[in-house]
Amino acid sequence: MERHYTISDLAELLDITPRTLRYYEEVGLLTPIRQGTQRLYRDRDRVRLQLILRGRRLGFGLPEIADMLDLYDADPTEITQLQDVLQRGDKKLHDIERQIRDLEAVRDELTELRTRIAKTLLQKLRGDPTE
Amino acid sequence: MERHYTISDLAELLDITPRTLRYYEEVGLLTPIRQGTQRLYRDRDRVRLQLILRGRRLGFGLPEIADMLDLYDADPTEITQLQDVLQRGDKKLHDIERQIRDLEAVRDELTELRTRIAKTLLQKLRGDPTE
DNA sequence: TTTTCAGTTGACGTAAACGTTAATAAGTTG
DNA sequence: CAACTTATTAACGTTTACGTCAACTGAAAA
Repeated sequence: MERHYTISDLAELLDITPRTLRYYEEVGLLTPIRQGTQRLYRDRDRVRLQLILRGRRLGFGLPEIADMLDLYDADPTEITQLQDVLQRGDKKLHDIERQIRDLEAVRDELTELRTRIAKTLLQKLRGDPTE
Repeated sequence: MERHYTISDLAELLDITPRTLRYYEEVGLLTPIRQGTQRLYRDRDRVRLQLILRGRRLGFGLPEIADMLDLYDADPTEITQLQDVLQRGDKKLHDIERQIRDLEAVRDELTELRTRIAKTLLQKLRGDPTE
């Protein structure tokens, strides 16, 4: 059975403000149904929203996030459209793989730094002669 | 021997504008030396700048990038300072590991999507009966 | 029925990260 | 030396992603 959320329900659940939800609708990222004048969010809206928020955490802009969501939504009939989605998906995939490598580099550098500092700290704590 | 760059040299080299370099100086991310009134960027400025740009590509804000660069620059004498750097570094490391996992999730989803679309495409091209 | 409460639509405000323009100075080239 | 060229500071403009506030609308509770 379908769960429904009011705007503040969903906002509270995912720790954002109602304003954010209205804005995402304004830019076409979400399309909740209306019950009279009020918005009603279904489960698929929540899932979509969670994808948006993950994208935001990763530093993507909203248009870029919209692009990626479009990749999923598109259920194209035309072969050329399929090929297009395939191409755009591959490009994004490429970007993301690069981003992962960059992040792994940062992680490794931080890890190395950590080891160095921990070593220095141990020497200090032991009362090393070189100090 | 030390390489020097004028502001437009460095901007061109890393495909940004001089304005960006002046701005990064304004917020304390870079500190080029002065030759009279003009800025001169040394190799360490370039390296630092490349770290900044990588951070930007990864979606970090400039203050956050400044924090991370501080971790490297800090060469603390006090034990408490060392412990502080260690703590902050660990926190960042944690964030980054989460970000890597998020990105890997996105990558996997895109990869799966790719396979599905490629399959559909092949069926269409073969002139599948279900169409 | 009268608050009251959550929700609605504008509309303007804001912070970050620069872009753009103006006015000026300092080398460098013909 | 005049004319460029490249640099400088200062200041205002711009976009993104909302925050904030005002005025209004239903629905529900007292």
